[in-house]
Amino acid sequence: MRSKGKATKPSRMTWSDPDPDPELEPDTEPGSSEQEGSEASVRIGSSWRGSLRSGGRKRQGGTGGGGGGGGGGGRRRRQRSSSNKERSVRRLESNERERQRMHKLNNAFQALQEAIPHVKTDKKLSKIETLTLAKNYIKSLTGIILDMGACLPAEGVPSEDSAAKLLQCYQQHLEEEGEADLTQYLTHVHSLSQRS
DNA sequence: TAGGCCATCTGGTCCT
DNA sequence: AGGACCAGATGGCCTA
Repeated sequence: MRSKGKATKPSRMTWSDPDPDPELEPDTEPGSSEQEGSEASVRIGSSWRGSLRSGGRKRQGGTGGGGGGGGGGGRRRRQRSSSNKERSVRRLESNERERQRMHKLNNAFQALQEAIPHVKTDKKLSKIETLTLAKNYIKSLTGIILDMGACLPAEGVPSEDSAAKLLQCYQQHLEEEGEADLTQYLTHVHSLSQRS
């Protein structure tokens, strides 16, 4: 069980709340406490974090599991030729880029959530819920498309004519099958709304 | 208060 | 070489 430390960092931003001040805690100096070849011990907020080595990366030439903690043994640090100040500046720039990257990722999650029916309005979905819901929605739509396979144009670029035919097919599908294909998806949506 | 979720920092690795 | 990507760590907020 990890501890839930005290409040030291500024209150966090949300997706829609663009970072007003990228300044970081002035006395943190990322990397400045790190001696060449020594164990890293950096200060984050008010707490000290010893030995970042163990937590490091796992991917070693491929996706998934791979190395695990094993790689930590003889891992070499990248040669550092720049000064502490230069490293600190690069770290801050890197942090900013990472923040922007995560904001873009969050925007994509937001867009995905808005693309899924029935979840726009009330409650904000968590990321895992968004992904799961999207998966189920895609599956249900796939089911519908497969059922309508006979109606789909065999080949070629879809024309206005084929689009109209597709719509007609879909309406016919709804008449015959109802929304059975969406049942699983809707059930999932319902269960989520029940929880909140 | 525990637990879930999130934002952010960080350093290693991959890619261009 | 530098940026992108990734995952671990940590702390804050919120809710049951």
